[in-house]
Amino acid sequence: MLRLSRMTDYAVVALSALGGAEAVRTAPELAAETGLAEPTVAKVLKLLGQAGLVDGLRGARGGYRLARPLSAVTLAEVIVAIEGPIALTACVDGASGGCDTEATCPIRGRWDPVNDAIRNALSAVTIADLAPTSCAAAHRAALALA
Amino acid sequence: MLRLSRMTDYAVVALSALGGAEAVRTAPELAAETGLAEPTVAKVLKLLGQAGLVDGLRGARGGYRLARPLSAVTLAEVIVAIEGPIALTACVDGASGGCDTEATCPIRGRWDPVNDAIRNALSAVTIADLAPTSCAAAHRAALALA
DNA sequence: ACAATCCGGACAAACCCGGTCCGGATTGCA
DNA sequence: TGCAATCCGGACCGGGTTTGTCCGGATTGT
Ligand code: SF4
Ligand code: SF4
Repeated sequence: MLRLSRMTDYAVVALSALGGAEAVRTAPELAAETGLAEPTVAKVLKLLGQAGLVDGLRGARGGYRLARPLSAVTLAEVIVAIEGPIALTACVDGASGGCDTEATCPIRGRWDPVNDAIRNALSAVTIADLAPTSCAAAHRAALALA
Repeated sequence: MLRLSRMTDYAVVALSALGGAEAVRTAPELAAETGLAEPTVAKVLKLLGQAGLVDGLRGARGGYRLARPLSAVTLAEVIVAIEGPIALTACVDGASGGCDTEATCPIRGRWDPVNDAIRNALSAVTIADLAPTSCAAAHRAALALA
């Protein structure tokens, strides 16, 4: 179905929730706010931290904080952070060994332009484009808690 | 990794092999030509036939034949034929029920523009663009671009 | 009648993903 | 200094999807 991983989806909603306020938020806080399970959102934030998209502050009163504004982080970055490099097939970017018919395959290497097109399309959209406006999110959160 | 199914990949190489000659080819023939296992390529051709991308001719001296020239079948069509509808997440096109957090999700429905962008990118490339250019295909492409 | 070929579905194995959990390191606070 | 809060890194397992194979039946040319 050309579906992206569910974790990637969660990462986007977590980021958008984090982008609502500039404050430091803890993982359980974000989990409650987004309605996702706590261990899951923790795992996602962990991955995001490794990729440098968010800063993890340890210790008491710690939490997570955006490393960059949402308008400066592209969807492609999030996908790479969670799922790994964007590669439609096993033979893009000159990779070899992932396909056992690559010796006789007539279209080996011809996926690269398509792959780059997808990459570009994904790099053109930022998380800010997907996230709702901050005040709307705050309002929704307030309603959910009420 | 945003990777498309391996079957889809096989479908493209099978189609490109079929496009080399206008003749009718049997499944074992194509299997030998592409280096893929015979039951696999048979399955792929079966799917392709259901989608109307190739014509299956039964009986002795039967085989498969292209329903359209390769320059008229888009990559998006092949993906849909093998993997099903292109949907990055569970909530595109107003679908509901596939995601258990869609009630509180702040970005529900906001994936649609991205999804459409991918769809368009995939619809812009034809199998003739990926298949090795037999001189006839190259000529046709040159005429189309002129 | 016979052989060749596609058609539809069933099937098990392999693989990947999703979700959970734990122990350790680090920091703020009393 | 002791304690509690919090992130960090990894292991773990169950379930679902994908992959690859197979078989019996339908269809058609010879
Ligand atoms: S070598 Fe051919 S079969 Fe293998 S991944 Fe590349 S295009 Fe697909
Ligand atoms: S409703 Fe939200 S969490 Fe569910 S698939 Fe859509 S964007 Fe992802």
